[in-house]
Amino acid sequence: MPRWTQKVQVAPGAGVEAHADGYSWRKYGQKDILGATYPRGYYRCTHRRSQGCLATKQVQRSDEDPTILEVAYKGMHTCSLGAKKDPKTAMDQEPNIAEKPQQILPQSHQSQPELLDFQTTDLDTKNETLQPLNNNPSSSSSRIIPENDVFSAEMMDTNIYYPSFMSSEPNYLTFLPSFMNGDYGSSSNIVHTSQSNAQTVGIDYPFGQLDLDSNFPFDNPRYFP
DNA sequence: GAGATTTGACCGTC
DNA sequence: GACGGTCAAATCTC
Repeated sequence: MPRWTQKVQVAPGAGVEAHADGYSWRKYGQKDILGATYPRGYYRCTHRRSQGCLATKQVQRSDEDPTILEVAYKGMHTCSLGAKKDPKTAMDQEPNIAEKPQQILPQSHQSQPELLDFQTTDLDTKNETLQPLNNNPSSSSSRIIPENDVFSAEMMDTNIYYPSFMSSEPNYLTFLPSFMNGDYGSSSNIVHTSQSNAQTVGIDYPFGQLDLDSNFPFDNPRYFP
């Protein structure tokens, strides 16, 4: 099943639960994965029973860097939390897309365009690793929103939003749940987000923000050639 | 007592 | 048969 993955940096020693992304998750399993040092945790939306929300995620600590959590989202939120249309309340959620991310960027970040410089080092993998081009310590915490890249003008025009990685280019998205929540001091920081299967984008869009029934451009050849 | 977590068992796929 | 994903009973926490 195609899915979306994120790499989230947490404080050393913090548990995988440190990856609080704004949704309520219930752990339903844990497995030791072959070749992996750390077990993989399986989570589903708390509202699965009450609202039939089918969103799930898998959280696994990186072998290379235990402070990195690799979070794979599967399915999308159909619960009231994930499907909220109110942009004001939606901003309190994560990883839902902010409507106008540049408006929530603190001045300190808007004035640091250099932090938006990323390069993809392994585009051939489904979970490519991104490296900041600079060694600015502040960039390691990835409090970055590439405002010119996260949303396209096309989506803005239609009042629906998609990150640039939904385009045909193997781009990348960096956004922060805690950042969007205004919690700039959170220990949980997304350092990378990638998409494992561009062909099925939308079906497994994890953020629960798009109204697939009425707004998502299924007939747009850009996404479904 | 309700809801969340743990963990062994079960199932599907390769 | 190995492995990954899910189930469900037992246990824990508030």
